[in-house]
Amino acid sequence: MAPTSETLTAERILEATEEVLRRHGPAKATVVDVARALGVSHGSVYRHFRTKAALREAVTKRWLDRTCEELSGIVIADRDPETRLRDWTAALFAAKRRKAGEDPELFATYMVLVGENGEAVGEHIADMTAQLTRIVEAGVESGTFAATTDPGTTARALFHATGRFHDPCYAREWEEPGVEGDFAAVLDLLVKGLRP
Amino acid sequence: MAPTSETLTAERILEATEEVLRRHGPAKATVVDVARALGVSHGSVYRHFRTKAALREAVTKRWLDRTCEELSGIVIADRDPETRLRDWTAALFAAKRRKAGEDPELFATYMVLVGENGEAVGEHIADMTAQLTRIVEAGVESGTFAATTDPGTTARALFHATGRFHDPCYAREWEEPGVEGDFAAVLDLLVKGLRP
DNA sequence: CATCTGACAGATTTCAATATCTGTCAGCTG
DNA sequence: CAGCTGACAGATATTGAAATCTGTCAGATG
Repeated sequence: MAPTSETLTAERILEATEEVLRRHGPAKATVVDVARALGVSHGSVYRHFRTKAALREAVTKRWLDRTCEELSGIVIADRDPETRLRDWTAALFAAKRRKAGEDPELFATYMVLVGENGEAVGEHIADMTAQLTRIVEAGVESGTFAATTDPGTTARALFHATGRFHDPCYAREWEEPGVEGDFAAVLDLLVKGLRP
Repeated sequence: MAPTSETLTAERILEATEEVLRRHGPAKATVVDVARALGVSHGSVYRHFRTKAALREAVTKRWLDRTCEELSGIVIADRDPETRLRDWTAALFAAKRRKAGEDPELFATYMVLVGENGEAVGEHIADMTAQLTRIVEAGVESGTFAATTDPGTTARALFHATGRFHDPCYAREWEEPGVEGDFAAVLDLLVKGLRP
């Protein structure tokens, strides 16, 4: 908002864009708005991001990466793989549910952005399953999990099977009574399926 | 289309409505169109369905029920429960994928209808999990499946965990390469989790 | 000379006037 | 008299003209 005299950086533009998206929503947030918020002309924004779509994609990636980093600690935690798997999955569910519940409008905004860039989402899913793969590998090495298929395939299966508890398209069902139980039932079934 | 002289029945109205939806899509299908297709005034349609929403809900239920009936044969098939579970899940996936692939526009139309009536969807999911519950019960009785939780809970868990392969919101990913493998991986994991 | 500005063309969105639709009901028809 | 019609009021959708936005670029600025 305040026309700061600092140099215009991609980082500052991204922050301003997030703010504009928060204020105006995904449909009405324009790059002219972003420029106005920064006190520059919109031409300057186009110096850092070739198109409006590229700007929105960058914002989306940042948001997705933040979620990813929140979970990375669990992957390398000093606990047995089964616990890490349970913790990671529960943390993913909890994080998504918190974000959707705390500020539904902002969450809806990011759901629109996510829908716009399938590519960024694909990368994010790859990052997430990579984290899961490391946990599965640890489990296979320690003998906690059976080694029937390769860890990457198993990780993808785990991610898909728990989709109902982290995929934004189910967000409206996360506050219904009984979700906790549904989540526990799915996770128990999967964990049992992993054991040798 | 042809103004038949047969008596106007709810059934005939539903058929005409499906046809109008197929032709015009969910956004532009009006009850005036339906009446025109039947060669009657729109007032007559309102004699059988109180509102446009009620008419659309009835069409939605009919469509959902047809899917349900397609699968009911597998539930009572003369095979071991594990095979029935695999067949049922695979048949559900195949049916959904075929419908989405054969006529994407019509499928999109029904996705809109389904989004309009959460209630009808809830009933449909209850019907589907009831079918799964019967398979799980058979498995528990014959000792093929462990009896760690009640069959209803397990059935819900199975339905949720396979959502990626029957929930319409994933329809666009059903034609990507590797889905077959993803499906097999999830199903294998779940089946292993069910065994005693 | 690197960065920024502002005017511009074409694309997209907004807005208000206009047309169509929904749902009702008094009366027509067979 | 049971079922249907068509006119009607209010709600919703369509349309086209005006406003705004996107993306570019020649020239200003420091």
